[in-house]
Amino acid sequence: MGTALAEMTMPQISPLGGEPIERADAERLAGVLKALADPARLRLLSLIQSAPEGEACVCDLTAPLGLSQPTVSHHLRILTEAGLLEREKRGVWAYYRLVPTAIATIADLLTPPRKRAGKKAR
Amino acid sequence: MGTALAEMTMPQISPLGGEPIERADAERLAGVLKALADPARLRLLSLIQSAPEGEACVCDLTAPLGLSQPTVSHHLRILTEAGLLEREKRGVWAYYRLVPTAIATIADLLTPPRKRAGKKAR
DNA sequence: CAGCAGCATTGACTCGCCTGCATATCGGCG
DNA sequence: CGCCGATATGCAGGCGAGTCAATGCTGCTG
Repeated sequence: MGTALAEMTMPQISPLGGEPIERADAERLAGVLKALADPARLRLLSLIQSAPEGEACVCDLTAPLGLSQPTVSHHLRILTEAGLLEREKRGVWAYYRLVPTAIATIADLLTPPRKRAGKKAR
Repeated sequence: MGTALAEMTMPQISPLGGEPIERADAERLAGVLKALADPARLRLLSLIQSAPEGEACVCDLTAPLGLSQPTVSHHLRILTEAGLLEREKRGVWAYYRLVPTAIATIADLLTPPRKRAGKKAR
């Protein structure tokens, strides 16, 4: 039940900030990034995000991607387990939508030097 | 040529912003993210960034990672070709350092809904 | 000049991932 | 109640990726 993203935002790790990153933290962050690092999945996120209600079902996504339905379901599963998508089944259809701040969280994890509290000063 | 990052920041693609992402853009962005989506490479970036002068040579990185020297060189090559690291050879040593705004650029590519009209009021 | 230290490259092995086909499951409809 | 449509899951093939041992290359150094 992972939503791997949630598991790593809790302890508030600082990936590329100050101290060298820990092995376990690196693996968690890499896991989430690995979910993003795929053309099909990036397009899925983009398609869902730009859909009418911000949501889309599998049948709407297979055609634009040019991939088979099982393959699309597979990618959606990867994204969901990574904590980037949430699934809601209404009737026969399964609607997917972006987890609100998920991607922004990843972006923040990559850019820690944005703050300037207590600078080292030369 | 390389520095895949530069090739995609030039045309100013909009990854997860408005219109559905194009296939070519998705593949470019996925390529850069794939370079990041590895525990060893994340740790390399972290180690280099937190090194004394913000730079480090291969011999300083093999031990903390617990990987062989060829493997470390391999990862450094991946990161360099992705545009995340820059290499400078001084004498026998090869010093690597982060490309200043590279990672921040990736983060920006992931967060389009953020206002970018004026200053960043953060 | 010969030897050595630091890195990069090659080859080989293994493992994981993307994809499609076939099949199972679930919900609605006639 | 049985059929059909929408998804999910299992299985298998193929390709790319991570790792290491061995080797080549370059620039100090004695």
